[in-house]
Formats: sequence, C-alpha cells, structure tokens
Amino acid sequence: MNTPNDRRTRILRAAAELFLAEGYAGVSMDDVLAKVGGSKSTLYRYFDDKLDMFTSAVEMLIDERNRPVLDFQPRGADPEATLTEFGHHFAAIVLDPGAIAVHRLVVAEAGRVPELGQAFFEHGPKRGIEALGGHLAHLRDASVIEIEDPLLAASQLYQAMLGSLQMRLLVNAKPKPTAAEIETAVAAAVRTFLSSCRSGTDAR
Amino acid sequence: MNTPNDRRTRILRAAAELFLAEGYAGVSMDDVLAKVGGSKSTLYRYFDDKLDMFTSAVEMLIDERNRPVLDFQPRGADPEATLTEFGHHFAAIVLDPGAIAVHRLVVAEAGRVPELGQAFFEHGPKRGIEALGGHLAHLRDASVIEIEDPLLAASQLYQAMLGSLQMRLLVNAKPKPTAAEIETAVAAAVRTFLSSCRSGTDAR
DNA sequence: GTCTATAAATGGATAGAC
DNA sequence: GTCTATCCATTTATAGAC
Repeated sequence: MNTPNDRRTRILRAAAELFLAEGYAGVSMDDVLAKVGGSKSTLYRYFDDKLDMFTSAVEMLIDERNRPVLDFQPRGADPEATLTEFGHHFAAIVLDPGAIAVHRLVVAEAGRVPELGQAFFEHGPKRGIEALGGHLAHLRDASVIEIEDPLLAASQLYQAMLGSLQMRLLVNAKPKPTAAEIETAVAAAVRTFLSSCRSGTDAR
Repeated sequence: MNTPNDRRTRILRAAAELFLAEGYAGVSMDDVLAKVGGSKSTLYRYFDDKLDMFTSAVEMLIDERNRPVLDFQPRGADPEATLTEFGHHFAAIVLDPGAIAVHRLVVAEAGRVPELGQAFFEHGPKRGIEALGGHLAHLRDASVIEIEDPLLAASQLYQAMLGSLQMRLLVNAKPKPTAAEIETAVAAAVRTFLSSCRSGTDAR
C-alpha cells in the first residue's frame, strides 16, 4: 500500500503543482479535480478537507526537496576546496526554482500553519547546517581551523555564501543571481571564513 | 490632499492590518469594510479593485518599515563597535514582528505581484547593504581593513549576522531567537569579519 | 460622494445513486 | 469506491437611490 502511483499520491502530486503556482487560497478543490480527473467525493475520501490536502502536499514536497541534503560527502583535499564544495552543493539545492517555490509557500502560510515551517526548517536548513557544522568540527579536531561553536560558524558561513541570493529569489527581485555570482559569493565567503580562523598561518 | 487622515489612508491602514494577518486571499472587501466602516462603493471609489488596494497597502507598509534604515550613523570609535552597532540597528528593524509580517506577505505574493518584491528589495535590504557597504569602504580608505568589494562584503556580513535568525522567523520555526542569541550572532559575525580583513595586525 | 441592494460567479463540502 | 448533482455561504463588483 502507498505505492508511488497510488491514487492518493497522484492527487497529491497534482495538488502540489497547483499550490506551488497559485498558493493555498489560489487553488480550489475544483482546480485539483480538473487536473487529476475523477470526482469530488473521491478527493474527500482521501483527505479530510482542503487544509489536510494542502499540508500533506507540502510535507511531501519538503521531504522530496531535502533528501539530497544528506547524501553528500566532500571529496576535495584542502579545506578551501571542501567548503567550496559544500557551498555549491547547498546552492544547487536551495536556489533551485522548485525549492524557492516550496520555500515561498511555506513562508506564505507559516503564520497560519506553523507546523509546516517547523518541518521545513528541521528537515532542510537545520540538517544542512548540522552537516556543515560536523565538517567544521572535524576540521577543528584536526587542528586545521580554530573555532568556538561549529554550529554557529556553519550557520554564518552558510548565510554569508547564499543568504543574500536566496532572499533575492524569494522576493523575486531582479536581477536574478547568475552562476558567476554564486561562484563569486561562495568563494568570497569561504575565503573570509578561512582567513579568520585558519590555524598556524597568518591571515595576511 | 493626501493628508495622513485621508479617507483613502484610513482605508489603506485597515486593509494593511488585515492583509498582514490573513494574506491577500484571506481578506475580503467585506472584511475591510467591516473594519473601516462606510460602504462598498466607497472602496471601489478609491481603488480600482482588490489587487490595487493590496499593492497600495503593501507599498505603504514597505515605505514605512524602511524609513529607519537610512537615518542611522554609528557613533562608536573602533571598527568592532561601529559594526556591532550596525548589526543591532539592522536587527531591530528586520527582526521586528511587524517587519517579518510584511516580509512574509511580500514573499507570499512575489510570484504573482513581482513589483512588490522589487520595491521591497530596493527600498529595504539593498539600501541597508549600501549603507553598510559605504561604511566598509570608508574603513578601507582609512586603511583599517582590507577588502576587495565593499558591497559584497557588506552583504555577507549582514547575512552572517542576521540571515539565519531572519529565516527562522519567516518560517515561524521554534525556538524564536532571543536577545541573547542576536547579541551572540552579531558579535561572532563581526569578529569573524574583522579578523579576516583587519589591516596591520595578525589574525591570530 | 455615499449609501442599500443585488447581481453573477465561485468557493468548500455533502447526499445519494450506482 | 466512485460518480452526478446540488446545497449553502461567500466572493468580487456594480446599479441605482439619496
């Protein structure tokens, strides 16, 4: 049961696509129906009401989007290379148009459906920061860098790399970030971070 | 004309309050009417339609919220003190619950009303970054720090200080940032930044 | 300029046949 | 389990009296 091509799953996929494009209030049960086929009572057979359908759809999206966060291990040799890898890994995930759309939806409804924001944060950004923080702790234990709080350092490094680009995309402001700008931002943040805490060498 | 207690302005204030709490689609013209009094045709006398009322209200909110961004001059003597001042100045503006609500509203409708996102970005974050960037350029010209791109540095410093806290508030994730956490984050970001680029002294 | 009344359409949700 | 048909509240927007 609950196979990927479940009836319920097909409804959920159609609903998710619509919600991403139009927002919660912008989608009617009839809209979902027109996309997935079938009849109205079928919808209400699988979901208590519209809100239930919405939260189920967004939880599915959050789960899908954040799966790639975890299966990542940097391959580079030196710290600068591995941290840059982390940056581009995160960039590919969180700056993707689909991820921005999910992020927007969660922010839009965060006031009315707080559990979505909680799930989004814990399954996404929090895990990413923990992964990066773990790596920083590793570098510290190997006496490559000197930092006090690996999680705080990871969070600030992450935000320095991508925070501004992510914010511009969320509010849909032009110009949109280019690949070159991502490259520049990640490189600059990594350089700043390392030259502030690298052990054994002068910063200048 | 267009006095602060204009009829139109009073409608706009009521509408803004409702939109902030319920979102664009969550507010009906009747809701606004119930709050501001009067009759329906009066609303349509002052605004073409609901979307016009919404964009006018949000533009007003953006304008109000960002006015404090500009009138700020750091008073501290040394760089660490002035940058920390900048951090707390920005924090007071952008982490305020009202500011978060406006931010949410803009993100929520950014896909459908892009000009709001553009206005939000240019009148808010962009100006803040420019102010901080100007200060960094000043520090560089005085040979206090060594940086290549003041705007990029300002953007990354800003995000390192507040990006993570702002994001948590936007998605309404717990725990909410405390004053102590803001203090810690700003201090850590400033310390990292300065030890990466301060002139004339070793980083360690 | 402002009101009442209402048009015309769409919303979420359910009843009951098959 | 799935369909058709429909209820009832609410929505945006306008017509027309005062």
